[in-house]
Amino acid sequence: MEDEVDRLVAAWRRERPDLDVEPLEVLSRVSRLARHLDRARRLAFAEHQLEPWEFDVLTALRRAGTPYQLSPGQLLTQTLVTSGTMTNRIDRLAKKGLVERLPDPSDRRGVLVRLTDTGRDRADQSLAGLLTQERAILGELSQAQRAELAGLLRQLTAPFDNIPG
Amino acid sequence: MEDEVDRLVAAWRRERPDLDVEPLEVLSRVSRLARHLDRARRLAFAEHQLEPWEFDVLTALRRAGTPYQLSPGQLLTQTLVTSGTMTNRIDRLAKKGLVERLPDPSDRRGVLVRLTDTGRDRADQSLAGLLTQERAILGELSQAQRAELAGLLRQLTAPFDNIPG
DNA sequence: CTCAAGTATCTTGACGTCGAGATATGCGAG
DNA sequence: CTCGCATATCTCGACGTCAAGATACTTGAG
Repeated sequence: MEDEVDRLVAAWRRERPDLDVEPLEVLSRVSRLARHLDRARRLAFAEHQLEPWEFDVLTALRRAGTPYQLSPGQLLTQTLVTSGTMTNRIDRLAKKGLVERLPDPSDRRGVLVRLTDTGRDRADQSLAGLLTQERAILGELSQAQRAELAGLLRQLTAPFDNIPG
Repeated sequence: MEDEVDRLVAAWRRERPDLDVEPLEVLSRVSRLARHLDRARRLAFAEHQLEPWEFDVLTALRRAGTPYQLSPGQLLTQTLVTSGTMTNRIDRLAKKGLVERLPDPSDRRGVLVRLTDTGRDRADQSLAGLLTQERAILGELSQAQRAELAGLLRQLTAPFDNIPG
């Protein structure tokens, strides 16, 4: 089956036959698919009265395990947002009673963000919903294909995640 | 090499051994990679005094071929933004002299957005820059792997692009 | 012809993000 | 000890996006 990127690449080959646009076959699909996923996630989370950004923060804390707390800095690297954004997110989540801010006992510059019981429940519920939806999207692929795809993507993400880029 | 998603998945398996989180191996990588790509693109375009959103609109028009014009509606489907956003983008690009708005001769509700000569040059220059950068990112993969990856991604994007989703 | 439903675009206000700078604390060389 | 640089977080203003609704035109059934 054809997709928008096939059409996009064909158009470039017609308009700029002098250029090799093959990189777009991979990277434009990544960007467009991410955009579609954002929309789908927004719908899935709406059932749990959560925004995608709230999910990202709550689940990062949930994954940390008991006592479900991380510094704002640790949350930054996991969610790929800037520090001003994270301050804002923590403020709003705290106002909703899903997280609380505690002073870091070992560094007086620092703060720890801790999941409340309510926040933990929300994280658990919405994760289950997300997985259900993602399985539907991946239904197109066999188990072997999913593993193949994950491996190829890892080769692209690893440099970003490891080198301080 | 390990990436952030490997760590994320390992954490979920520890915290929620009851859930099958395998879908995240693919889709979390897609979302995170897209985020890294956004940042990289922003840097690449800065050399041409262009924002990523400006590139998206200008190149959609450039790909259309002579006379480089499309309706706002056609631009929506290519760029995955809402109509209010596109109106705003066209306003700003017109103010910079990169596009111009013309009445649609065949439908008085409609408008055609046309690339100016300056806009066309900018689109061509920045596309070359983008491709150079994308080739560097894809350097991790062999030609065969890139083709494999593109094919797998197409299977995921095609349903979104074809069914009116 | 007429009118209702459909379509294309624009308007508006709320919202989340970014980037640069501010503040406060930690740490190592001398 | 102390000075200067590094680090952790927060503040603030500008900006881009979204969703919902408004406006203007088109189309087809009757």
